Amino acid sequence: MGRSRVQGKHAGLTRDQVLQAAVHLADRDGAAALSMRKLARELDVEAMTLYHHVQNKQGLEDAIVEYVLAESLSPPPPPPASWQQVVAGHADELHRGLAKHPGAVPLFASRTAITPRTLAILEHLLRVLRDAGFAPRTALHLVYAVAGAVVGQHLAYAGEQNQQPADVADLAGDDLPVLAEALAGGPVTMESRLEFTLTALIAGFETLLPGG
Amino acid sequence: MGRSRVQGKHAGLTRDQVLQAAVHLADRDGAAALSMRKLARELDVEAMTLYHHVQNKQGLEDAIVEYVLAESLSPPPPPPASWQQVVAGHADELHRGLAKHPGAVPLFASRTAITPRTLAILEHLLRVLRDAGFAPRTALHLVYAVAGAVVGQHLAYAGEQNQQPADVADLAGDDLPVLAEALAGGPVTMESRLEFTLTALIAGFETLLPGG
DNA sequence: TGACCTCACTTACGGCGTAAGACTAGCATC
DNA sequence: GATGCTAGTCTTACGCCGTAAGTGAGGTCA
Repeated sequence: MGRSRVQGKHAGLTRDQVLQAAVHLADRDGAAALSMRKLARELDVEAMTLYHHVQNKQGLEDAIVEYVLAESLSPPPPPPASWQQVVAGHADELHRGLAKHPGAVPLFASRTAITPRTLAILEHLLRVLRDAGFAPRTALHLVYAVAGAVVGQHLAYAGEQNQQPADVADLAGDDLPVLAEALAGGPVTMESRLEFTLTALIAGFETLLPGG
Repeated sequence: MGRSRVQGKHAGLTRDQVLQAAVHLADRDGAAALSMRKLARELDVEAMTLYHHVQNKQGLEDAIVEYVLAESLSPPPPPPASWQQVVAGHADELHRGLAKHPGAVPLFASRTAITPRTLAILEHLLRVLRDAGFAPRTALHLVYAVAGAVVGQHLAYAGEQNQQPADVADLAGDDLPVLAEALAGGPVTMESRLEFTLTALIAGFETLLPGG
């Protein structure tokens, strides 16, 4: 009694509102700080209410991952393009989606989103790669490698942000001359790391092509 | 009162015992199931006692990561070898270490171990790569890419294990013919994925060499 | 002897996820 | 209108969690 809200019993909370608020909360405070109670408070509702829109907390986290992916990955291939461009474009979409919701990144570490939508996108990528000459299984490996690299770099970057800013460059000092030299040009950004990794991966894939 | 243990006040618990038990617990029940209280119970001790040997829970997790790395990574380069062999060997050590403690894998997602030991190993790798013709910064990118790939594949694999065994191969059916074909040869193992990724990465690095 | 240090224990607080169940509004049916 | 059903919400409660704060027993050394 005495809630500030309308207290009408059917407030008309929808699953979409719940998801949107959850993504927002994760973006703001990080995935680790996401709790059912806090999310409910945000929506001016009791915690247990959320369980009508979401199976449990893991279900909520799954839904966040799907939400972020759905927001980022575009299903159709617009113009004819080289497989390199298609793969790089896919990686870039994924990268941008994660960059948009950095708080949700840890959720990607422990789950694989298997939805009709993601499967359709996967199938499309596989088709492009097969048409380019890759065996289907090799193509699957390739897609996994690219997705893993993108998520992995984001994860690593997020982890570093949470760490003491004890500048590694200082530690490097005289004992670690090559490391010091490598860091001389300023800290390594995630973007540059990701770009390097993807460039190397794609170049490596080219050498694996039967005719290459 | 009335504990079953000796109840002598100084039981002689050491940090090493704590760490070993923590790694064991993580291996058995997974990192998510690791709690100060459970760990204390395992050691027949009260939870707060652990705080004499470890700063807090995050400190414990950091220590586990260091422990696993220290157990796995060998610092010296034994015989002269190609940079490709050195890099592949390093990746293999890391892979084996993670495979030995799968429960600890999630802890690697959110932190970068910066210890004198790991820095020394990093320096060594950078030196080998620089001597092979890579610019120091490129070499650093390269090491990050490899480490990220190994940890990423383990993470992805661990995530899949926790998921419904809804056989993707079944879902693939007729709508996703290329995916079905890719999965026809049985499920993709982590080993094969990792090997593929590393092969591609190293092949890609070769193309980035000034003289290559 | 007594001061001090180290290690372990006790108690307590505020959080968490969620099982079980009670209440209520709206709707379909008679 | 009365009845009963359903779905959305709230209440209560349980057993976890990390850890701050305080207590006290043994050992060490002046």
